[in-house]
Amino acid sequence: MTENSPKKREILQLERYLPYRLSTLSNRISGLISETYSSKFALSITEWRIMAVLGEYPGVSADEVSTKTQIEKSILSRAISKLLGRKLLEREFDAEDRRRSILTLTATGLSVYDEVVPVSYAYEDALLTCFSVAEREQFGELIDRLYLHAGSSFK
Amino acid sequence: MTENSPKKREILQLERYLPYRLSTLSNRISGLISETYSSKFALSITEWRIMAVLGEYPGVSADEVSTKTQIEKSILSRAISKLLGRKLLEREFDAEDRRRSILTLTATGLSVYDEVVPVSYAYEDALLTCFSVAEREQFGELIDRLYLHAGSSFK
DNA sequence: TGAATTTAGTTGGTATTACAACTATTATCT
DNA sequence: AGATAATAGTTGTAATACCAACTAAATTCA
Repeated sequence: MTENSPKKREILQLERYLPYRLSTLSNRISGLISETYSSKFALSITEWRIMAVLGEYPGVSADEVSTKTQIEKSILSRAISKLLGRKLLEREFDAEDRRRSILTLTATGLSVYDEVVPVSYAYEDALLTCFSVAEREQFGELIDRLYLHAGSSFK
Repeated sequence: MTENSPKKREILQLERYLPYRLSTLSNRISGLISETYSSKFALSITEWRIMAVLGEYPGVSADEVSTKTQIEKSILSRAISKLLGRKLLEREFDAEDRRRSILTLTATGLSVYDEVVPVSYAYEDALLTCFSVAEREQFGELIDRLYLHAGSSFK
């Protein structure tokens, strides 16, 4: 008697597949918070990330923002234009190296920043209530390790 | 003596912020594997996810694929058209309910599927080499819990 | 010095994505 | 049955993203 499908097919269980689960998790989390950024502050995630970097490191260049945030430079350029137009950011150019931009939050930008920061932290806290303190630490450690591992061994 | 900035500004450390870290981790991981899907099989992640669902659940409708994968229905519709055009998928419509599509992988689709599945698993394994067996399990558990928590409490 | 290379940032074209309006079919309600 | 609502899928459009080409400035090196 002849067997119809002699090779057993190997099945991929998408819902158990780690890259997929990470992606849907990240999308869900980003989607939730980006709704708040957008509706309350008229900021996209990208725009907020730029502002966050400038809040932490005033005076950095667009290029430094790009390396810190992984935002691609053309996206960054347009986002910065938009934020400049809204007067949330200010830009000078370095006198020593006139290619290099020097970005800072304006007073308005800072006041928006001061509003967004607590909202961001509150959201993070709310997320993490499903973990114990030890689990939070463990989770953070595992994420960081995986991030480094994915960056080093694969490219 | 008057203090210049009476309120201490609360700073957000982006690189320590969990939603951000998850997002960059997921982007890095997806980016790496999507390059392989694209270069070796001419598939986008979205297209591959659709095929993966059909490999696991032959005969489901587009709508079911959408709920399983979180792929938005218009994106799904166009991706399915493309896959139909490449004859990786076949589509019928349910005789009982003629709105409902019935999607299956063609023989060609299955042969592609059989090639991609081991590559996907190999990639996942390579990623997880930075974890012990116990850590893998723990990580998976934490991810799932966080996913459910983010879905239930926040929307 | 000055030609070639590198770096910072901008711009253009194209592909993806998200959202909303639309069509066709089925289910519900009176 | 007939009107109304719900569901499956498609299409239009606008926002966003990615990639590559480009400009301007600075650096390297011969």
